[in-house]
Amino acid sequence: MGDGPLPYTRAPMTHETDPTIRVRFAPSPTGFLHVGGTRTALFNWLFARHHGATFVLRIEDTDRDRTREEWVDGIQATLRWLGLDWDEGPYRQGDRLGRYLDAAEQLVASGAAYESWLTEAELDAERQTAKTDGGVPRFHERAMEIGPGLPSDDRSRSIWFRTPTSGTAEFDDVVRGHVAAPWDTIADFMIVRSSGDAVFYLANAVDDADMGITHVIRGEDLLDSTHRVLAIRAALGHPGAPVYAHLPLLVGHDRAKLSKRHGAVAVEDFRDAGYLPEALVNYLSLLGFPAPAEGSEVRPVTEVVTDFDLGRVNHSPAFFDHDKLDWMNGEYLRALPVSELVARAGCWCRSATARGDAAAASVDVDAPEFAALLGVAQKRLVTLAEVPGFVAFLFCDESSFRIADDSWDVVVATERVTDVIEAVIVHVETCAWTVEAISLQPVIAALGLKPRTVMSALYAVVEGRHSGLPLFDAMHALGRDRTLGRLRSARARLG
RNA sequence: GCCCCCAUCGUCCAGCGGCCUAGGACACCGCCCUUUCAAGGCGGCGACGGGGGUUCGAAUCCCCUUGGGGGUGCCA
Repeated sequence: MGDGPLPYTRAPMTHETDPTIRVRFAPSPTGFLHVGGTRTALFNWLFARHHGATFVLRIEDTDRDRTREEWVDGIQATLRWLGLDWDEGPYRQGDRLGRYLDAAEQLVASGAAYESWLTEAELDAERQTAKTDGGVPRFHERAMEIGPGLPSDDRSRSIWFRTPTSGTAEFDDVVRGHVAAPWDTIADFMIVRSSGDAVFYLANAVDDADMGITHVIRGEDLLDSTHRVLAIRAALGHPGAPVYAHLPLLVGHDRAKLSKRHGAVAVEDFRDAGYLPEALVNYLSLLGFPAPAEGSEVRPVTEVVTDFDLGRVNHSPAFFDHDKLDWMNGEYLRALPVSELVARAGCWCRSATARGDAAAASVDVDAPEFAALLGVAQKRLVTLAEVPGFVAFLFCDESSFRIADDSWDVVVATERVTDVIEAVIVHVETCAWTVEAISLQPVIAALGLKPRTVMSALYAVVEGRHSGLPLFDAMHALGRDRTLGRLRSARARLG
């Protein structure tokens, strides 16, 4: 294909509702769904919902060795947890091998592809030669020397697509604009493995055509592969092509493509760490897509759907910033009605218990005190995972209650601490048992002290750590007897 | 090596030739509020990688350069 009119150019896309639009998210089930893939899924979903289009889920499991059913299930569960519902699928490429093989044979018959019995060592040698010559590997000639026909030794057959040796590979990308590369820089590539399985390029081309995909929205790491997929599609005789939109990559601290080695990137890890799905979705929607000029970055996904426009997607890679995600999660936690927060936190604690989290296991999420404490814990939470730490002082029997060492140090270092504790004991013995009546400011003032100089010690004595939930709420939840017990035992420990 | 993509505060975005002495958010720092810690309020620090053009005028357009990333796999 030479110069001239762009073979894959499409009309500008519409932003009106169009039910004929079909997009797909096509993850490879070789691991947990991670945040990069999730951002791709999200943008496909946003685009689909914005246009009233169909969102297809397709599992690209052409690599049998690395595919595991638990990943296939896990990816779907994670998408559901995030609220990214799909309209069709999941289709499995593993179920469609026959289609790919038929297509491959068609390509061989037409001369667009060729069969090869070359060994990996021979392929490597060809690549080395090509590199030395400053060119790109073409295996056809060598392949013909060995084949066609079944050789006598233990060679096995693979099928290769023969790329053009001149002309320009090109297409128009909604976010990148016109993308072009000389064909003589693109090597022949395998479309059917010696195992008989289809390779990504082939399966991708066939499926997008068969499934009537109109818009392909995916990561920029797939940008170069587009030329190959489009070439297969053209050679197969499929008219037209989808509109392509390549999203900027998500990167880690080193600006390299986000991956496992950058730490927790699996969405399930974020769920287990106490992040809310709506916060994660909201945060991800900010990476590569602008927030409204006026108004908040924190907004319901329905608003993002209304706003969404592929043409406004950014071009440059985005750093996945855990700090900003933390802030976002806190925003969502604070915005929750307390009853909802109690439900979510309770749910999180129960699932944490199943994972063997002792701190979460000790929390009685049905206790009325739990709900009362969450009301004051709410604006202090960054994640649900911090809940057990805040309420642990309440859900332990007195014999196992412990004051953290560094917090006891604070107690010991506090000015006139025994006077303070004794005065507080006297007050607690007799005051009315309401949060307001427990208030200790008058007690401390009566000693001629400023609250801020002694409060930390009291937090430590009652809650086990010198910084925690508001003390009077904590004491109220604990009850008069347990509170007195802790105050007296601290007094005794001080000697 | 070759091909492709990208380039505004530390980070994520705004800016699409004059409204820019470059705006917002996160982070950071300070102050206020305050029973600790938070939350909240107020303020501060902080960027157009470099060089050429084009233009009356460039963060915005073009070229080069530098830097970063991606691809080049019997991974997708």
